[in-house]
Amino acid sequence: MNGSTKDKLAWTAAKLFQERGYDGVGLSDILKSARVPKGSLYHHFRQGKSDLALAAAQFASREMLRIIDDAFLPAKTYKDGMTTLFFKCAKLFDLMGKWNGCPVSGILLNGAYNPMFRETSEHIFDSWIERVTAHATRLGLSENDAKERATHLFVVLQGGWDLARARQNSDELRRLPKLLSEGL
Amino acid sequence: MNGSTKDKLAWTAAKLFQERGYDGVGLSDILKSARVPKGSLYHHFRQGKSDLALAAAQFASREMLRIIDDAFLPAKTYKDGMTTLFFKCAKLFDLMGKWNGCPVSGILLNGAYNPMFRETSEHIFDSWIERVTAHATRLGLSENDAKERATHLFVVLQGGWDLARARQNSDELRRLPKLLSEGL
Amino acid sequence: MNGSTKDKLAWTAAKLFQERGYDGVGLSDILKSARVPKGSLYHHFRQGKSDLALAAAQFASREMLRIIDDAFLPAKTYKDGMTTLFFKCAKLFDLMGKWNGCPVSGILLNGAYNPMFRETSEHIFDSWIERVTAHATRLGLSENDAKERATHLFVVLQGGWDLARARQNSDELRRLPKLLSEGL
Amino acid sequence: MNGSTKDKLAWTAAKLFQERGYDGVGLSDILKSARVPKGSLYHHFRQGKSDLALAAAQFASREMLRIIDDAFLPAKTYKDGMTTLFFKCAKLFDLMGKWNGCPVSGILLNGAYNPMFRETSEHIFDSWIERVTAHATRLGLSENDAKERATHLFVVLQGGWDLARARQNSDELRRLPKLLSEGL
DNA sequence: AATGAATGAGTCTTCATTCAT
DNA sequence: CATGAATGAAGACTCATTCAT
Repeated sequence: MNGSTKDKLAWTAAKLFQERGYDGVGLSDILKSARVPKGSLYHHFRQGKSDLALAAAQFASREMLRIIDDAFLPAKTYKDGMTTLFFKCAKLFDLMGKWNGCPVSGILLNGAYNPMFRETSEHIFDSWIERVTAHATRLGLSENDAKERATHLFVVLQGGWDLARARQNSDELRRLPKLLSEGL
Repeated sequence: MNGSTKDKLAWTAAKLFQERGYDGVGLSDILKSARVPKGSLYHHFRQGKSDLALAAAQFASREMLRIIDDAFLPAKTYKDGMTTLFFKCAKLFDLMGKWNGCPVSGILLNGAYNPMFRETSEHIFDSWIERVTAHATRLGLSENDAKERATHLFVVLQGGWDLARARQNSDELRRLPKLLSEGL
Repeated sequence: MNGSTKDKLAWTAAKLFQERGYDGVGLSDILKSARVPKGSLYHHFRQGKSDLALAAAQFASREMLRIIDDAFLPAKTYKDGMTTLFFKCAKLFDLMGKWNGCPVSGILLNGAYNPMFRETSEHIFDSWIERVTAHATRLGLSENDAKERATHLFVVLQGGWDLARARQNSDELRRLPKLLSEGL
Repeated sequence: MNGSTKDKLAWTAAKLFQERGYDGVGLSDILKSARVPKGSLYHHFRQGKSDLALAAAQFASREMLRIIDDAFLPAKTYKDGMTTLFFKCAKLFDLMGKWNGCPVSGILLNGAYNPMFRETSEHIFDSWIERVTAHATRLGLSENDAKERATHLFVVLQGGWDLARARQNSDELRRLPKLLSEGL
């Protein structure tokens, strides 16, 4: 089936790009890892590697949106949802191998001086912030407050992930909700 | 002069790695940009690209430590120093080209599954956090508080830089001190 | 056609390795001589030069087995076959250029501290000795005698070729059958 | 002392060339193994690698002549001397590492399409054969017989060494005297 | 006499992509 | 749709040699 092959490629690419970055992964690595023959790629992604990278980033983004929802939907307060999100990410960090960074950064920012990559990363990051904003509003925060907190959450999650990666220790991520909710 | 060639290579490499990541930059790019002939590199960096990357990261780290000092030394309070630091980074972001990310992440985390890279990035990040901690202590914070705030500063700066990069807008960085000092 | 390109590479490589040894021949020499573009090689020989060398050695070995058969099949006695073989080799030496050595030695023994190379050369040499042994048996020698003579033939041919190469004179090879059949 | 450094280089080069051939050994390998600084080489061997190779071959040749003398001087008959020589070579083979081939072939024949190399190898091989011839004459053989046997000895030793190398087993060398003295 | 920095052509290999089937 | 062969530019790295000190 077509969709299956295409999805498998995007999913595999996302996983590998996350570990080693856009330029650190060769098409042959992806093909081998996905067990897809060489010639197939260009049927599904006509522009080749860049198309695949965009698809992989969208794939990872959908995953992230799902995680955000899973964290916030059952939450009674913003603080609860936010905390759960960090713990979920920490768990993900441990499961996925401690070399992994933010998939979108790894795919779209690191690697390739490509305007479309940058724009897409901006849209994706905004969609994450908007999703958190929506949950925050739903949980009672004012629109301005919600947006500010969502942005901050994004920033801290992103930076915390880097530190966790450098230290190979997801505890960094688990410590951040406390700081976020109490301020400095 | 020897030091000159070696330093020029490290400096050039740092600049390019910051823009396009470790794997995104070829040795030939660095050599061309530094106007150094091909064979010279391996005199100064016997292990080649990886050695050069470590030197480049150390180079960038010293620069960062200098910026931290420049921000905190004249400051009367921790809040002042922290705010200045973010503004300095925002200015740097504008000057250096908006494609630039954290040099150490770009060099040592993105790119190459290399244990020594990871360890070095950890040490470098720790040295930044320690330097900020020292300034915070000097400015009157308790040791525990100082360390916590320094870590948070690092995390927010790192994440903020990513967002700024995605948005191609350094204002993100300038907005963060307010959030940091007031809490959420 | 696939087989054509692959065979052309193996054949060309065998020829060049024979003249200048494994390490003395660059891939670019082979590619240029075979008029095959650079990227093609790794389709046919995924491990690159070492794979190509193994294929070239096997190629040369098949050629040698054919020469052995050509010499012994029409022979009435072992001595006749052996003598014909040395004369055929002398002729080959003259035809192929007097710089040529034993292809298998030049490819697999000289060059590269590679266990698989050594093992392959052993198997190949054994296959030559076995083939001569079979002919000798067929021509009436006892099994033990046949094997001993075949080994000696191999040794003398190998050493004689070296001397011929040093002297640039195939007569050395033509003198050896007399010595071999009469003893010392 | 000058001679010491020069000899050390020649000796080290001979050892390495014997294992991996002229083209298989880099100048840096030799320099590192001999613990001689890079710039020194061209004082002692003005033409660089080729000069060094010639010196290394002469060095190895003198060693071989010494071994021939050691084998034949105490011998009562040609057969005794010849047998001792093969056993000495077998022992040498075991001591030096089973990857080693004939030093002169490895240096001067394999490697470099160089007329002077070829000529030198011819002279060296001739000098070995002449030395054996002299011993044979001294031990009572006629001049013609002596020369023929010496040549045959050379050929069988050379070929036997190759087989021993392929099989990683010096017994091949120890079996040859019997074949040589009894004929086939 | 001795040295280590400098050099650029050379090494083998992998890259992303196109093409004919 | 699917495929594996073909492609040559680019990848990192090593080479033997020269030169100023």
